[in-house]
Amino acid sequence: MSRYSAAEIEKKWQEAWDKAGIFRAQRSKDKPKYYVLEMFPYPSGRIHMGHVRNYTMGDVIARYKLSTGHNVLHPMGWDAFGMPAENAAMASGGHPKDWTYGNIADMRGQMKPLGLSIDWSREFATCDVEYYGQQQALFLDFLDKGLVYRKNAVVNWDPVDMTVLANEQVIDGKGWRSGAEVERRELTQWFFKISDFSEELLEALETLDDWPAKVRLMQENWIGKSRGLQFSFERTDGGAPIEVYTTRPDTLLGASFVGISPDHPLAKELADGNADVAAFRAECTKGGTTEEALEKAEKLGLDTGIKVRHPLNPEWELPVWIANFILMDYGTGAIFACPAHDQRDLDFCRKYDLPVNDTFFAESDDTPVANEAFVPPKTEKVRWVNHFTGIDLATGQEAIDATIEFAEKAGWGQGVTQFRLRDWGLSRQRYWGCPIPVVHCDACGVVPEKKENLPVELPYDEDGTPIDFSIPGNPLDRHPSWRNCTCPKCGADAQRETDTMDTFVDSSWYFARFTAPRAQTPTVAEDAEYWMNVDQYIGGIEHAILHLLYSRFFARAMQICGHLPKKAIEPFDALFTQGMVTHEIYQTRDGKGRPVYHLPEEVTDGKLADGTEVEIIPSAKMSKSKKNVVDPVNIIDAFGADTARWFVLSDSPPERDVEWTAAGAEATFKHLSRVHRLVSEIASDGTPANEAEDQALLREMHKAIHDVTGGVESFGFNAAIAKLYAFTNTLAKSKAGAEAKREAATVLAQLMSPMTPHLSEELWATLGGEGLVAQSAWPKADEAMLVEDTVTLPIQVNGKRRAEISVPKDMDKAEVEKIALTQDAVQRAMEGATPKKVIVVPGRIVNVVI
RNA sequence: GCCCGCGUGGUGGAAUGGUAGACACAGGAGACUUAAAAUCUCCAGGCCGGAUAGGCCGUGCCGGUUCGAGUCCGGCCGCGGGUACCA
Repeated sequence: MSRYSAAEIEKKWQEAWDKAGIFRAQRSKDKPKYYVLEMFPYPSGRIHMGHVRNYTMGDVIARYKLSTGHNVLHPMGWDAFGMPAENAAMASGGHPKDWTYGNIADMRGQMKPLGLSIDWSREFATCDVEYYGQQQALFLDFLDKGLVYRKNAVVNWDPVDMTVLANEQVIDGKGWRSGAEVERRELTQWFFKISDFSEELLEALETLDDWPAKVRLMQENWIGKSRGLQFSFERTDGGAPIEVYTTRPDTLLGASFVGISPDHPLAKELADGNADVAAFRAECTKGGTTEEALEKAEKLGLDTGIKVRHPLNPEWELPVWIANFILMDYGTGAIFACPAHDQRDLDFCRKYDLPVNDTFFAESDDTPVANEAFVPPKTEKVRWVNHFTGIDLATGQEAIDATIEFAEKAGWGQGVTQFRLRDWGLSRQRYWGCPIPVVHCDACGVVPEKKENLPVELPYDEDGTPIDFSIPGNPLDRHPSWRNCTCPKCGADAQRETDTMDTFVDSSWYFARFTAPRAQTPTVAEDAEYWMNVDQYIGGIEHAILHLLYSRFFARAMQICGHLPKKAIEPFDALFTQGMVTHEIYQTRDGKGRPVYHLPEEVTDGKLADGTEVEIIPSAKMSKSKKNVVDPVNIIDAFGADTARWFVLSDSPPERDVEWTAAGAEATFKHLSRVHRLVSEIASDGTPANEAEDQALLREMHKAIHDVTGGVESFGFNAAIAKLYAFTNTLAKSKAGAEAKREAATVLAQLMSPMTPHLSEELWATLGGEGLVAQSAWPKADEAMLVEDTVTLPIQVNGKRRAEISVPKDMDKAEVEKIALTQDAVQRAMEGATPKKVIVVPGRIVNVVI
């Protein structure tokens, strides 16, 4: 056999798989089904190492399941709507559609050589009109069931470009293109009623046993269930009472002022006749809409002059302030502030010289709060100054419960459960997305498009002229021939909704669509029933909250509308979150001081080709916008797909981030070449059998089966590969007879096949295996071969290793102890002392305590 | 700011609470070769030591639980992800 030529081998076996059609998924009752799915890619134009890592992991699972007798569904598609396509059109002309489909073709071309076991017949892109038309049908069904509604919400507004900006387009509070200070502005937008499902989405987290605990915890915190007290402050001027919600009613006696959001109805009302309030509200609209920006912004307040009465003491009057850190979206948009026990309130009160009233003290310290708030712990007893008994020892939780109970009995407040989770705003003022299928009619108002008129297709050009993306704003707004339509209800002249859907909508049901990708309805009952749920979902940890939560909501909403079976209420049975591939970021500045990024391949020794020094920003998630991406195609071209696949799985544990460095791929190639050579030699070997050597090799073989199987099943791909290295070394050095070696080599080919499918086919064929290794049955470890007769036990003295002994596996404790104590090194370490205790953990360790 | 992770040799990393550093990369020494490449063999956490004798130190920092902690708990520091319009 000639030397290892990846290019030749890979082409040959990919053709063989294609011809045999072994990755085509079809419903069948003969085998258990297995649906493995990796989060589909955004078609940026080039695949990167993160993709290779993600899809190789999925492929290992898919191929493993295939060889354990499963009917596997392993599809691939494209998350194809989104901003980058419009940005590209803005930057260099062209059309988002052409750019996107061009990128899909390029990326498919880069992915195919990886030899993934994908059923490409099911491929689709979310920007295919066949897909988004079905999404519009879903939207109409949701609307019908009351799962979608309209309300006002704030967006980032660029006052120069007169356009809405995504959070990513707001840099240091300024518009990315205009450089203008961004403002917050209200628009009427469409929302999904995900908050109706808060409780259920929270409770069902407990059923997701095969999800990472950290993801469940993040979702739990995101949904943010809290129990608190809702009550009203009476105004001294007789105006409408101010309703507040607090999770710490126990600190009510520490109240210092009542705060309302700048967007609170009262603040709006006051602004009408008061220039100061109006100016303050305007000041509060500065900056972007992200929670991070709001939380980190300087805390600003304005005294309205209004006073309210404390509910526990009507004589006690508190001022009402407007404060920029109070969100209208959470609770009632109004709070009472307790500076002594909340750091943010304390900072605010110190700044504006408002009183600080202590109402909790640590048990052994009654110093009043100075510059650091004392947050009463919920589970530890502290001294509580309260309205009922004066001073009491109570935990924070007891104090909260007692106050709620008191307020309810007295009738001035009630316990209320609140969620942090907000409804999902899906409106985007952009072109490249799924049009929201509704029409605005002067007579009928907002009217859903009729299903028979779907799809509402995006216009490609404007009466023959390609759409111009160089002007800021949504091109659909200035496209009269698309926008003008007739009302589906009354037939009068009307206008289409020009907002498109958030791209998260597209990715919230694609997993269901894969079960019947060409259907004339969103899903087909038999296919969804057969293939759902996704047995193993794999993707980046960066999707821990939004995408996964939205998908969980969609599964419920689709079920309500009859598009998914009941069992699919949680669509992903098992989730694995892979770490990200990170890389340093190389940055320079343009004339206006704005950052300009450079690809790693453009940078040598910290300098660009023209000698300009670049600023090196520490490793972060590879992203196209930061240009810190490495192209895997180079590795595939140089060494082949199997090398890229093996390399990307070895070394790093899959859940951890890996920093990409170029070195190392060549070493992987050398190893695979070595396996290739070794197997060729074994295939033509004629060494006679040797009982002891054969047994030793086969014993190692069964250990390898055991360890590699365990590794593949538990996403320990790096550990599985380490074992394969070790087993290869054992096989190479073995003096066993040819027959045993061939058996071991055949198993090696099988164990490697999920990672290096092409090479494994070649080895399998060389060794005379029948059919394809991809279709061979996964080897089983013989338990009896895994047990060792003797074990090596380390002997510790006071926890320090001093000696080791080799003893029969099941020697009794007393005997082990006796042998351990007679060891020279142990005697020396004991320095003549008598052991107080000897701990013998059978098969593990001996610890002598003196 | 808040929520969630992560931190182990020169490097990637291994280690059900039980011998820290498996496996590999880079490195060093050697064999083969006219030579190189390729391949093969051996060495390798740090410090003391001639040592493959023995000893001390060592898993970001400080403390705790335990016979025993990289692993569990508390508090810090650093880095990363998310933060609702990047996908």
